[in-house]
Amino acid sequence: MHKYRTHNCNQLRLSDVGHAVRLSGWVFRVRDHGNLLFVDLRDHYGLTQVVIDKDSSAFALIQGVKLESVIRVDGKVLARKADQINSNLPSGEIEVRAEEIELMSEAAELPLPVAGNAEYPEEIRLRNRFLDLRREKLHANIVLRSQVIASLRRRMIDQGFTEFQTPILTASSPEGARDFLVPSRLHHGKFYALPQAPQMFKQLLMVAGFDRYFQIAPCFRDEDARADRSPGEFYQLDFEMSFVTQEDVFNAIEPVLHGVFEEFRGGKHVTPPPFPRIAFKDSMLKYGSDKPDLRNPIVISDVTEVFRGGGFGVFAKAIEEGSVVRAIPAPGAGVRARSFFDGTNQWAKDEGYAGLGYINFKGGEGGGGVAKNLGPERVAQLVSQMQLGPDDGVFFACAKPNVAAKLAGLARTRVGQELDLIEKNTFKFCWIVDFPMFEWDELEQKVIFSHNPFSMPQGEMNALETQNPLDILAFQYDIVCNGIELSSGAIRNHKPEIMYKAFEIAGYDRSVVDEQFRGMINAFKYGAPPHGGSAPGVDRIVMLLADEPNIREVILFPMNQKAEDLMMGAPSEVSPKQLRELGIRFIGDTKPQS
RNA sequence: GGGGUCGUAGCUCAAUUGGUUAGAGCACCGGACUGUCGAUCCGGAGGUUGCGGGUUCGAGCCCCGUCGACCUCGCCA
Repeated sequence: MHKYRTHNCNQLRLSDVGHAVRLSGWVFRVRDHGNLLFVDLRDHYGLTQVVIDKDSSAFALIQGVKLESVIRVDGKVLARKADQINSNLPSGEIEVRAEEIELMSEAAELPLPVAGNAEYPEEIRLRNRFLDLRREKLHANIVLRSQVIASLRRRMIDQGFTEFQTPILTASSPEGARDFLVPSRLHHGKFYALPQAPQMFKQLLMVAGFDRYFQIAPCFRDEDARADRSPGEFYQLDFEMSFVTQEDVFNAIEPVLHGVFEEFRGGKHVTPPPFPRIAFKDSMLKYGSDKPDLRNPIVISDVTEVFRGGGFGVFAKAIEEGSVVRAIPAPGAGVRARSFFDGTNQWAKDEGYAGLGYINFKGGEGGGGVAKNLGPERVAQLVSQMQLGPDDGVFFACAKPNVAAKLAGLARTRVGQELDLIEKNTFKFCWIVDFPMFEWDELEQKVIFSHNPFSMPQGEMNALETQNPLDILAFQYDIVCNGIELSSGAIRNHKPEIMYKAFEIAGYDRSVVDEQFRGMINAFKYGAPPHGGSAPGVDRIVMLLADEPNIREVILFPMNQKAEDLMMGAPSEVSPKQLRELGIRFIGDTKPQS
C-alpha cells in the first residue's frame, strides 16, 4: 500500500465498496456524536466522509483533532444507506470507515476559517494566504487561471505562434510607467530595470525573422494599485506578428479570445467574431470612455446645437466659451421621484464636476428648470433628435469637450446601474481603433505621445510632415470587454526616419531616440518587416471569467495596495554588506516622494 | 499627495443613537449524545472598543490628532 494514499478525496464511488483504502488530507469539518464521529476529509480534488466508531482505535485520536490538521486514514469503503446519501457530494454515496488514523501534521487554532464562504479582511487573508488558498472559491479561481493560461497557450500555438522568453533584467526606458530598478553590482551607479512589457524585445524578434511570437509575459510597473490593477507585477498574453495589417492582427487574436471565453464562460453569452470596431472619437462621444461597457444600452448624444443661443442661460453662455453639451438618456426614469435626478446631480458635484442638468418627461411633458427655460420648441427638438420616450429622463453634461465626455461617461455608467439596465450573463467585446497619435498635455503645455510611441501614424511620414499633430491618428487599438481594457496594441513604426520624426514632434531630439531605444532603432536599420501585435491582460481575462471584481482574487500571492507582501515581508531592508557590494548608501529618507 | 468608507473577542457582526457588568454566531476548551453532512444540546474561557488626547457626572458612540485597511482621483506610453 502506498505510504500516503491509494485514492484522492474525490475518487471513491459505489464501485469501490468493500475495498481497503488509504486517504490523506485536511480535516475540513468534524461532526462529533460522542460515540460516532464524522470527518470531512479534504484535498485538492474534493471531500470524502470518514466515519469513526467508538470501537475504532482511532477514536481517541480523532476526537481531539483540530480543524485543518493533516491526517492519514486507513479504512474500508462502505455504501451509505439510502437516507444517508449526500447528493451534494460526488463521493456522497459512500463513506470510509476508519480503522487506523495517523495525525501527520497538527494545526494550531486558525486565524482564518477555511470552511464556509464568509468574507474576511484582506490583511488577514494576505498574511495567511496559504490558508486563504485552501478555501473553495479562491482555490477554484487559481485552478481556473491555470486552465485559462493552458488554453491560451494551446490556441496561440495552434494559430502558428511560437513562444519565447525575453529578459527580466533589462534597461530602463523613458516615458510610460515608473520602472522597478535593480542595482548593478558590477557597475556601480548603473541599474537594470524590470520590463514594463517585453515591447522592444518582441519587436526585435520580428526583425530577427521569427514571424509570430507570443509569451505569457510577466510585466512590472511601479504604479499605484486599483481593483483591476495589481501593484507591481501582472501577466500579459504578449504577441507580435510580421507582415500584417491591423485587420490581420484582429483576425488572429479574436478566435483565441472568443475561444477561451467560450471555453470558460460559465453559461454566459460571448460576442462572436468579428468584434465590433469603434473609432476612439465615436467611443468618447457615444460612451464617454475609451473602454465602453457595451452591456449598458445607453448611448450619449451631442446636443450642443439645441442649447446654443437658447433660453437656458448657463449652458448657452458656456457654449459660447467653447463648451459642449452631452445628453445621457435615462430610459423610463421620467416618472421617478425628483430625488433621483437631484441625487444624480449631487453625485456629479461630489465627483468634482459642475453638475448635471436634467429634464424628466412625464406623459411627454418635460419637467424641471432646464425644460422650462429652454422652451417647448427646443425641448421638442431634443425629443426628436434623441428619440426620447414619453416617460424618459435625460441628463446633460456641459463642459469643455474632454470633461463633458468623461462626465457623460460616468453618468452613463451610473444611470445604467441605477436603472438596472446593464445586461447580465454576457461578455461584450469591442475594438477601439483610430486612437490619436499625440495629445496636448495641459500641465506641461506640450505635445506628448497619446499611447505608444512605437505606433505607426496613419499616413506615415506624410501625415507627420503635413498634418496638425493633434489630428494624426495611429494604427493603435485596444480590446475591451464589459468595460475593462483587456489589451492595447498597435501596428508598429518600423521605419527609423518616421520614428525620429514622431519623437521630434513630442519634443525628443534624434540623439535621445538613439540613446534610449538604441537596440531597436539600430535593428530597424538592417531590414525590418512591418509588424504589429497586442497584449491582452491575463489577470483581467481570468478576473472576468471568474466573475471577480478584484484582481487579487485571481492571483496566488498578491501584494496589498501599498505594494507590500505581508506574508513574505517584502519589500524588506537589506544588510549593509549587500548595499556596500552594490555601491549604494541609504540616505535615511523613509517617505516616498510624490 | 487629495477624497470616500471602515476599524468592537482569533474571525463575522451587534450594542435601542451619550447611560448599569460591551452582546450573539463561528472557532477554541470542558461535558452529553451511534447517522451527521453548516450536526445538536449544556457549560466555560476569551475585550485597554486601532492608538493618543479632549468634551462630559458619564464616551464603543461626540470633537481633535494619529495609525492601518479597502475603494477612488492623480498615476498607469
